[in-house]
Amino acid sequence: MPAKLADVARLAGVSPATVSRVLNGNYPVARTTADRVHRAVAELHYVVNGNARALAASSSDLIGVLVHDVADPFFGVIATGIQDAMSEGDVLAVVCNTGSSAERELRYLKLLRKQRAHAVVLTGGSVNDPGHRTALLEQITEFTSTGAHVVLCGRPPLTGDDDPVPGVIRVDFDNSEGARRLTAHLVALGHRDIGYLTGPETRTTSRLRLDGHLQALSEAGLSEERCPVVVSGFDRESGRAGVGELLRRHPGITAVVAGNDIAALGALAELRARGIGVPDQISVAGFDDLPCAFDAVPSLTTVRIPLMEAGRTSGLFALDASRAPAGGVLPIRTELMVRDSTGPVPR
Amino acid sequence: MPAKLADVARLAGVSPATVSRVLNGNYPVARTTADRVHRAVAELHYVVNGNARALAASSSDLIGVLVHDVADPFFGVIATGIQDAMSEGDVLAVVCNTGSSAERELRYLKLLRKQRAHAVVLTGGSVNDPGHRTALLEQITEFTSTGAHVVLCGRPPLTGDDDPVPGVIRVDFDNSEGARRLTAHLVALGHRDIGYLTGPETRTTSRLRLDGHLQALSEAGLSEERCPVVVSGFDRESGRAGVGELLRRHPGITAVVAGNDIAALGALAELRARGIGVPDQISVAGFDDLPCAFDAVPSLTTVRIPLMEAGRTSGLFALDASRAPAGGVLPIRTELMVRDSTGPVPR
DNA sequence: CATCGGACAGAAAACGCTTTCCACAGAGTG
DNA sequence: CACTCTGTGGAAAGCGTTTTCTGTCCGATG
Repeated sequence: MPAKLADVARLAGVSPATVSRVLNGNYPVARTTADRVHRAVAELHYVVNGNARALAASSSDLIGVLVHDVADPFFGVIATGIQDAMSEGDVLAVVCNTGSSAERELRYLKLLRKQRAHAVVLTGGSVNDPGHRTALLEQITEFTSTGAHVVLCGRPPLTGDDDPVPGVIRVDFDNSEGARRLTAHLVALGHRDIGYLTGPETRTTSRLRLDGHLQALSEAGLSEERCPVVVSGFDRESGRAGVGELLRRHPGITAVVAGNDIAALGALAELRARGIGVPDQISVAGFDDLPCAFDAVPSLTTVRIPLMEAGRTSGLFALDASRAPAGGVLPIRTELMVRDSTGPVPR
Repeated sequence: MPAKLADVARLAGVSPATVSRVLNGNYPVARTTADRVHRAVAELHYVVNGNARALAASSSDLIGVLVHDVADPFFGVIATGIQDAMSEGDVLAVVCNTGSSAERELRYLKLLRKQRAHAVVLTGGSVNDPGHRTALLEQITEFTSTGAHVVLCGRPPLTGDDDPVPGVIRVDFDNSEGARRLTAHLVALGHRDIGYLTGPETRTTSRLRLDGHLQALSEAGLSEERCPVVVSGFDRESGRAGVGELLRRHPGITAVVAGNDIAALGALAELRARGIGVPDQISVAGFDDLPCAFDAVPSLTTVRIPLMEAGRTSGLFALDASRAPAGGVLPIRTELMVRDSTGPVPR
């Protein structure tokens, strides 16, 4: 039903080839001819059929973006950055919600392969399961083998060892270093009894942040006894429950570090409910610096990851892999944001 | 480079037609033949070329979703609902960020038309500009004329009068009724001096909510003098500034209603900064019932819109328009959520 | 035994575009 | 003046599927 190239050609009195050339501007066409074509296009409301185009030119302008949860601002901000980069060209970014399910991740990857996506951006931590890892690597290899590029934004390397996979670009958040500095900040404030609420064990991000924390502890010569670690989650409820567990196991803690801001918010809520003053009695810190960290009461000390910017560069790499740095890895610096939820140890 | 249908056919020793039929299952194929084909598919890691398929079958499995801002949980939750519905079939939902820009909205619509999207879901309020309205209507007509369906999720009707546009389905949030009930709740608590922070004038949602508020005021016989309205915005900063403006213009107010939760959060922050107790001195209310409303301190009284569910049904309608109710409009009920940020008028 | 559906498989024509290969002017060039 | 470029435009061969339209082989039927 919609007008096709041939219709435009007929109306403009030229051949289909000429119309195509005018529209793509990759071949010299006389000014007057081009004008006639443009008029015909306007008159017929013609819009090129993307599928036919992709088929003929064997190139598509679809870019897939895989996120754990669109409703989570962490991913929302990254996605915004990516889409921002897309607005350069006539490119469609497909945001896919995996819900942290390995199975859905693979399904979407296949779907994107089916659409011959130009590139794929995988965001956030990976599901930490050996079986999934190989299946994922296989899908990704399938992608890169057709010339499509894969960008990992805030994702660990695909292979256990750090060797680069060809065609795969990484935009790397320095989770452990950020976590290390955060805990070091608490140590500097005099805290010696620091509880840690780590994220879900299935996510690699949790591990990296915990590692940074532990490193800071060992650098300060703090015993693990006085600094309990509780496996919690990245959601609010886990943070809430986790801080309760922490207090039960080690009532003397003076600081709580959560694996991310959302969990930290849960912890804040629980402490408030128990009438424990923050930061007078217990300091609290998070990670990510989501907008809500600033809005929290008291405002949350956290580690800022420039997510929007990371998303934007990831998008640019997806658009044009040649922009990627040599080595294929762009490190993203984190920044410690000291706010009101942390203070000197009470005495 | 990737395997194509013909490769599979050759390996399986059948014709391309047979492979297609096995894969689509819409034509009888002998069991043994089908098995051979499946084996060949697996061996070659074959994945159908979505573009070629869409071209030949003249049907695509792409569904466009237009949102104002992915990073805003309001839209994030709706998008999650939509994607949830998509997971039924092998369908890709393309989430596009308009940033509330009329121009980008049209650009995305055109891009989706180019991809011959199966359907489009427009979410959230509309940019309230007559010029844009006609341009939008034109794009949408172009869509529906090719058989694609358009779903409006939480969007006002396209035409000023309420008559249905063929091929357009609406999932309608009852903004004004929700706003009316919210203000009525404050009135019932004894408030007579109620300030209102309305959203951006360019968004239709702002207007609808304000209308509900004004209706409640008039039902209660409250004068507009004692109930000032300040044009603010849907973001935190606007809420913060707006409440300042409100207090300057009418220091006696005992309640503030914001156009949405985010603005209400900003208002809460400003009141806290000024040392004004909520709800002891001033009650505050929002709209939408985003997750953050529950987390606020004090927890925010607001109007709940079942966004996830609305997203899901919108998605189902996009997938299969025949599921839509007669008349093409599905009203979504809102619910008043009374929490800790509103209380009886101080005396 | 001739015939006739039914179940299955192949050949080939779309689908709407891009792009290589040619053709054909007219402008320079020797 | 014959000849080669240059700048334009057309013809036609794909791109990888789907889907009609034809068969062909069989068991069943009269």
